[in-house]
Order: sequence, then structure tokens, then C-alpha cells
Amino acid sequence: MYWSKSFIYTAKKAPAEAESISHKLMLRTSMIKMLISGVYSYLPFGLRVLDNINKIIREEMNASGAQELLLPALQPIEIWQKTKRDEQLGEVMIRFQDRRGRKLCLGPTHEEVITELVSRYVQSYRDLPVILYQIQTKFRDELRPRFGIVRSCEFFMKDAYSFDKDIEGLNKIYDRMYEAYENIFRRCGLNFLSIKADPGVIGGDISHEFLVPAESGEDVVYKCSGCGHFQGEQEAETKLCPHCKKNMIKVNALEVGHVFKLGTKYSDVFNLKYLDESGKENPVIMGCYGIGISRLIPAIIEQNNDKDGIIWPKEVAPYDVLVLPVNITDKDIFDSSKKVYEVLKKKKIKAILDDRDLRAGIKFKDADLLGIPLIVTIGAKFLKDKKLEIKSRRTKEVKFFDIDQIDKVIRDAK
RNA sequence: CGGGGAGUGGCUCAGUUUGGAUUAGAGCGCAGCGUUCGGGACGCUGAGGUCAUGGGUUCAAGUCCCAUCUCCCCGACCA
Repeated sequence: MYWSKSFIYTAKKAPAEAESISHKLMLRTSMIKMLISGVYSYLPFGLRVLDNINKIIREEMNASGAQELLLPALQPIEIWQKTKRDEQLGEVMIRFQDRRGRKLCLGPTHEEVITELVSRYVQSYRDLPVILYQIQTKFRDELRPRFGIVRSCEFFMKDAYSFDKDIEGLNKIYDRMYEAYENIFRRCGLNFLSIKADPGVIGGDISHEFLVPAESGEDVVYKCSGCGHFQGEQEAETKLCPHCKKNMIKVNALEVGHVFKLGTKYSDVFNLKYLDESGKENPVIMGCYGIGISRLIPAIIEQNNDKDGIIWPKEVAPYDVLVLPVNITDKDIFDSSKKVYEVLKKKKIKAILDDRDLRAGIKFKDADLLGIPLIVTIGAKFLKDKKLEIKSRRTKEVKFFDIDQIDKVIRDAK
């Protein structure tokens, strides 16, 4: 991508509406734009990050044996009345009638729809276990949307649902999902913790929350003032770190994932049963597993930034490399930059070329703001000794390489 | 929904207290020209505004009054 042709706009200042660091940086880099309170457009730069996160999620979910499907966002109220969650969710659910007078809502979550769906197919123990997931838009009429896409009324979620014969089966899947979640959050470059949580309106016996310590978080966790170890509220009774015995201090955290052991709450309502080997009828045991994908983006930014801007973790970075010609009016410099860009492109490395006719200082500032992990500066030095000058956004280290070493540099980059 | 704050070019804001001659301004950004060009240069020129909306008071309203809408923060709520 040539920057001059892209829909990337940078701003020195964030609009006054933004309070949190992540929100400010997302606005300053044209990742998102508010339409109304709690409703945002994802612009190309932001969408690239979202796509990368989705890719990680799909890889880990598929590896864990889950299959992707896509459920409707438009749902009839009746299925919600069956589980009584119609009342529980109340005003959170966005409801309306269509021209035939059908009572509909925009799905705030999908336990009802998936259970109803699966009940149409699963009949035998031979069909189990099965894990299905989707990446979809959820709609919730939040009382107070805040911090950009941290809490919004329309957001992306990955929700998975597991179906198995018995509790042992559920426990196995639950552990597997838990593991998949750890992989996902680790690959997203997050420092996270998980704690036992209240299942709330979703239901079930046991649930775990995945929390990302971040300034704009709405939950509270404890952090060791010595070694930095994190703990949930429930575990931090002693107020002393289990490792180094220093004091634990309160810090904010963002909930980015939640896994639930549902049991038969939904299968009972939708008559989701199977016949076992002996021909006996049993209820299907369910679990559900959510990741707040939209929220993951601000969570990542909250943990990966400095005074100059974002520092994308490698796997979620919208581009791997930013090629920065110091002066495009110098034909040699610009031509070399284009050549470098073409080589990167051939190697399938995601690169953006800052071909804007601007002073170098502005380009360096913008490069830091965007947070692309590697910045290749092309100037007089390159013309002289033909070595790529590669700066790590995170470590600020500058090193020189031959262009055919670029694959390795990117692989080794942090 | 309770409490607080704010709406003036794309962005940040001044002007509102005490209504009038400021012809609605500045900086940034944007467009053009020129000098610059390895960490947010500079000069000149230019475009861009129903002062959130609707009523009202007045000879006169960005400024005063009433209503409404929108946004932000705190609280309550929250998978």
C-alpha cells in the first residue's frame, strides 16, 4: 500500500471526546470513527488489526476442534421468552417489529439460537461432542457506552458453544477452550490473567473471566508492587504477593473473555437431548465461550504504547514494515524505496510505503504514531551502502541489513 | 435514569460575564505557489461557518430567556 492512496489519516491531537489512551490513539490513527455514541465505523487501518485478531482466533479455535458457522443477528423474541432471558436482558435488548408485526430483536448473544439450531440435528451420542463458534456483531443497548469501542452498543464477539454427553466431556472441552484462549491472548501480545467469575445472566455453575490489566478497564484486579504478578480480586485476600510477599495494589482491568459451564440450562428449554449407547435419552451438556473481539483492540493498545504512539505486537500489526523515504523529491531515494517495497511485496511481507511529499520529521512522527513494528528508512545512507536501515518501533534499536535478510529480521522482530 | 461538564470551519479553542463598529477570530489541518528537506520548517495566497436545533425578548442576539437534541465524565447497570 502506498500511503498517499490509503485511507489513513493521522492527527496531532485527538478530539476532546476521547479520554483513554487507546481511544485517543485509535482516533489519531483513523482506526475508528464514531457515528453516534456507542456506534463506530472501523476504518481500513483499524479493520486490518481486527482481521489479524480474527485470524488468530480462527486458527486457535479450529485447532481446538471447533467449527465456524454464522448465526443470524436478527432473532425472534419468542426464543428469548422461552428461556425467560427476555425479561432478564430487558432494555439491553434492541427490539422492534417488522412490517408483519413480528416481534424481533438484534441478538445481544446467541445461546438461544444455537441451542435451537443444534437441537434440530443432534440426536445420538454419535453426534457428540461438537463445538461451534462464530464471529459476529452483537447488539446491546448499553446505558453508558464508554472509552470508544471498549463498551459500545454494536461490537464484534467470538462466541463458541460446546455440546457433549456428560460433565466429564464438558470439563475436557472447557479446559481445551481455556487453553485456546491463553494462546489467543498471548499471540495478541497481551499480559492477561484469568479468575473465577460470576456467570451472571448467561447462567451455569462455573465461569472464568479473562482480564487484561489496563488503565481504561472497568474491572479491578491486584498487581504486585514488587514483581508485577497479577491476581484477581477473589484470590488476593492476603493482599500480599504469593511470590515475593510484597503488597498487592489495585489496578483496572478489561474483561476480554469469559468461559462458562452452562450445563443443561439451555438444552432443557429447547429439548436438546441425545440417545446414549443403551438407548436412553439424556440432556446435552453445554458450555459457552466468548471473546470480546472489538475490545481486544483497545486492550492491546493500552498495553502496547508509549508517548509517541502505538507499538503493535507482531501478529496483530496492520503492516509488518513501513518503508520511509526521507525525501520523495529525490529521485534516487524514491526509486530505491519503491524497489524495496516491491521486494517486500514479492516476499509477501505486509508493507506500506510512505510516499507522501512531506518532511522527514513528520513522517517519523507518523511512523511512531501508527506503530508498525519495523521502520525501514531510505535516505542518503541507503544510497551509499545499500543496506536497509531497520528500526524496531518497540526497542528503538536501529540495525543495518541486506535486503535479502528481511525475512529473518521480521521473523526475529518483537 | 441521578449528578456534573460541553456544543463556534475537518481538529483544538478564544469571543458569551456586562447584547451593539470585529465585516465571527486564532492555531493546526486542507488547496495553490516559492524557499526548505534524516525527527511535526517558513513566506505569500486561498477555500472552508445555518455560532447544535427550534421558539422567544429586543431597534439589535454567538452573547439574554424557554424548550429540545447531541457528546463527554462520575454513579447505577454491564456477557
